[in-house]
Amino acid sequence: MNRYRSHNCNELRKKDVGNDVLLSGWINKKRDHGNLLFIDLRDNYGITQCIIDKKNTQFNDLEKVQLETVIKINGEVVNRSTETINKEIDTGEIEVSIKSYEILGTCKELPLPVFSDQEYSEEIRLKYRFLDLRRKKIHENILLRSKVISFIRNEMIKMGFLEFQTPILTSSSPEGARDFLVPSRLNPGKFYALPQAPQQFKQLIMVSGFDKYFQIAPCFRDEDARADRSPGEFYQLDLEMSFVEQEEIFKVVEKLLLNTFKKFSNKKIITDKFPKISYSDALLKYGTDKPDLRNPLIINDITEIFSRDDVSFDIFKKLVKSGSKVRCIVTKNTQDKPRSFFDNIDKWAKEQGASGLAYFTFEKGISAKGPIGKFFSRDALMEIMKKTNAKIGDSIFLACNSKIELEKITSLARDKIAQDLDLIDNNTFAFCWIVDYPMYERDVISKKIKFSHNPFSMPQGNLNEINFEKPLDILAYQYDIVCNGIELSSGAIRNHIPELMYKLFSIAGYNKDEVNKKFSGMINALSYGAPPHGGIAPGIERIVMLLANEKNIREITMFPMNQNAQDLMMNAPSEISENQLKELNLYLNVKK
RNA sequence: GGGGGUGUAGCUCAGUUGGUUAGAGCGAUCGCCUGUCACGCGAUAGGUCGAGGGUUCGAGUCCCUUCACUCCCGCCA
Repeated sequence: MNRYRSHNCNELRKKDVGNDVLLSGWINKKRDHGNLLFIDLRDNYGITQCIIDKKNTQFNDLEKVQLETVIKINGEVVNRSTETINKEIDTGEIEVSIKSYEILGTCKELPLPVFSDQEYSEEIRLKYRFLDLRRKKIHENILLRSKVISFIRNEMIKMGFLEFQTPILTSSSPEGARDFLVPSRLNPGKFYALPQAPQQFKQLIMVSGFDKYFQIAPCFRDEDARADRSPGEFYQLDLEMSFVEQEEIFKVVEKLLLNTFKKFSNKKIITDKFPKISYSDALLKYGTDKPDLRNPLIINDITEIFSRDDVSFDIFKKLVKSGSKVRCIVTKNTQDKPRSFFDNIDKWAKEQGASGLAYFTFEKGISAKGPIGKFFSRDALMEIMKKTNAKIGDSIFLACNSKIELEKITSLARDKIAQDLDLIDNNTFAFCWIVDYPMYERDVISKKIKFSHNPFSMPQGNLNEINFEKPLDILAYQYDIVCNGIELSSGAIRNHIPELMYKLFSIAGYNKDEVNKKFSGMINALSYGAPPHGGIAPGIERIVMLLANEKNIREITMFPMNQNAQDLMMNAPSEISENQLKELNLYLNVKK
């Protein structure tokens, strides 16, 4: 028999009444009645109420033991009378009458209470993370994360994927995020980098003939934190497949995500087949490439209306003449909303740095009510209604600006208006694919052509017919998966043809030598018989956050760093000894 | 690198237009209480009001500087 426990703290039931048991755990809560003491004993599995009274010689000692002390209890399982049954806990029908106890681990005065629903400052939570992690909510989040990861691993194996590990110490990559660097003792002056993602390795695994790979892969990027982005490290479900087209990857990911979300959440999933939206459509209809499809509002372009003679809204007309566009959002059945509803949105838009949102409401007999209504003829209004699917009683919000500025403000306005009208169902998941990303874009500042996303992506179309003279028109087999407005991952069919890769890189301003040097491992491997292949890498934390309904990534991470990338519990990063520096051939030149 | 928010007891917070000795709940300590499950009741201890400087007869409160935490922008192929 185990020396510490015969049962865990969530195991005992009515059938155990009369038995002698051993329980070990933390003192979650004491209720001291002077001559009678209740102790809630807690472990990973649950809580069992234990009870002791004055007749027991150990009563006076146990009465004084601190919360969160780890104790072992020897006692008898006894029935609770009907009035004292606690339905909140699984063991609520019984309690353990303490015969003796023993302290296994003492506890100092607590810097933060464990038994409490209060919020605490991040600083204290992170410094005493081991205490914080005992608390119910976050303890359950971490358990959920563990279950989600093993479920995903299982599903992947069931689908015939092989799990491989790839190096943690690798080479610095020239593109993308800042690398974390590790000095090499054996190679003075040289550095390893921690992988930002196993991108090149997973492609090499395909070239090595393994066909289907996955890994719950740690990724390291030295970039600033956000609420949904840890500084430093995060995990991806990294996967790659050979001899596939985009659709087959979609199938695998849809199946995996549906199974995972159905298993771990009761929320409704809007469509089992994820809709596909082209990148350009997404920017037009939602103003962003990560639309929240729970939100029914759609953005329309009605620029043409403002070149009509029977529209006299001169501010917009003038702007349209000089190249601006007009986009709008129609809200259903809002004719009875008070003036303040519209004005608040206009005011809000101004606070966002836009020049405001013009608005009016379509009324019976086709007229427009609102400050700018008088500038539109009946015909013009009918045309707008046709273009936007608006009906009598609907309202319309309009903005006029450059394409980029319009996307920004209409995307924000879409969220804001939906919130104000309470149009978003928080009890659903809405997935979609964003497809047909452009291969290149023009850098806003330098005006140079650059890769818009992954330079290793395969361009679309017949490879002999691609017009390299018009690089901005080239689309890539590149895709994102989005859920409730959160980007879960991006992926692509990879370019496995070295000559094509040189060509694509040359458009972005890299010559052959540079490509050879920067991506030597990859480009070399692709020249020895590479299979067509592609993949994707959903973010594990993003998935768990959606399932746990948490906005902050630290709520689903065991030992996160703070915003300044410090681990307050382990004191990382820390200074190192002179000897260590010397061995690594490093000297410090820290600016104060 | 830039912008916003927060910082008062071990923890969570209140603190009025600048005005006496800075308060509450939880926790701690001590006492009372045999059916609680946020047990109850009474008492006690506990404060560099993040730090430094300034204005003022007088600063938790106003001003400046600075530090910490956090949210956002930049950044994250």
